[in-house]
Amino acid sequence: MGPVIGMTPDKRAETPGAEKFAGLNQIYKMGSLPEVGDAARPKATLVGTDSADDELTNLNWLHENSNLLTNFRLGSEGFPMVSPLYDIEGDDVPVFGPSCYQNPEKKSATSKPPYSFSLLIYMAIEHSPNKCLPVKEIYSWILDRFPYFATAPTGWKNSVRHNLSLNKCFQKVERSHGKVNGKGSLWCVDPEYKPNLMQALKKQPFSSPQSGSLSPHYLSSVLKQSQVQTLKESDIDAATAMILLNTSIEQEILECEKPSLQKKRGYSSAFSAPGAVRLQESHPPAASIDPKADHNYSANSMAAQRCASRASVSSLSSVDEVYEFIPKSSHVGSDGSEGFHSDEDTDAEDEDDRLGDSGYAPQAHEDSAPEGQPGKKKRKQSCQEIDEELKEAAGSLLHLAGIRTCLGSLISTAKAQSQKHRKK
DNA sequence: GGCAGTCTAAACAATA
DNA sequence: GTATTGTTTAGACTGC
Repeated sequence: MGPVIGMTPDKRAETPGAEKFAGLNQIYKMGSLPEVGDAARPKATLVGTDSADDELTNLNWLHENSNLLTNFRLGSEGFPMVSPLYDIEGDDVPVFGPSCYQNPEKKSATSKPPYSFSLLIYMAIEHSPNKCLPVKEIYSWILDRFPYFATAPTGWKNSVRHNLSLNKCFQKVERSHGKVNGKGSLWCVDPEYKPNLMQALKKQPFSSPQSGSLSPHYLSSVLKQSQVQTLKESDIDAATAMILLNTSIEQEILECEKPSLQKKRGYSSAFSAPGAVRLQESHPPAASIDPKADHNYSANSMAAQRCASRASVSSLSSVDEVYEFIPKSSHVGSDGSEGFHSDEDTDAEDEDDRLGDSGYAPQAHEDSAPEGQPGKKKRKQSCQEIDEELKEAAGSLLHLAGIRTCLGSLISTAKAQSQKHRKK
């Protein structure tokens, strides 16, 4: 993903320092994503530092807290609940505690978040229980996490809608039947594009040189805490694959069949293949034919990445401990229904189990339900098998990555420290 | 300078 | 009629 920050003159006017702290503050807020009360939010000590860029890649804390994996938890919706905050310069040990989400930085109210709108939307959607949000809720989430927008011109909402419409990462799902167009649609993240979005999240605050923001975003922190901070892309993909496994295979299949999504899929035919088959495809889905014309917003390469991730993952053997990374919902319900139980949208109540727990099932899918029961069962079973296989495989991959990262981080840490000493 | 990615603004249509 | 939502287009900016 390309540059995001510092687009407009007023943005440029925002001092990097302010952005830095604002970004950190946003991380506070990001850390609250699992929607816990403020009192329950952990505190973290933050030390603003100009050399934090180096520090951000410093994994001293990693070997000092060798059991970080235990801190890598997943929220109820399967999203990691790791505190994104850590003491950048302090004792190198990630700080976990309920206070790290308090003391919000006032600067965040005036500093633009170091995230593109697509990422903001992505985060908002991902942290919703249903992995689906109406535009209004997306507004609310962004407003809640980034007070900047409370005082920003209302154009940002237009930008949000613009992103939702144009960005293929986002899929519109009708809340209920008959509402083909108009208000109240739900927006989801296309599972195919999650890796790309996550990579964008990973890259943006850290590697975006123009941003001047040193704030580690929450996913990056998650990756750090799961010992993949300094990983190469393949390692990130492994972690990504793990998180992606939260998204049910079956759900993906169902989503792939949503007629409401066909518009965008027709726009980019990358997802037209059935999910179960797609997982086994060795060649990446075709990206947008005309990337320039389709306003893909940086999603061109990720489908391939995801396929690559899954392809590599599925060729591995299983390691049990990796299950620690998988949310319990994945363990319990391998039907992958996690995240689609609506707790806020009454419309979903109308669409009960026939939706396969997926909440907002498309009409076409429902139409095929009656005679599709046996097939559905069969498909469900195969989904479960694939799901299990993927979980195991991803576990192996993460396990390997973890070992490699440990070694790598120790080396890099030693290097960093020696360089520090030299400078002194 | 071209390109890609992103943001912003505006206009318009559809819907609640 | 108004507000909201969704789509589309155009222009601008920034970094590579």
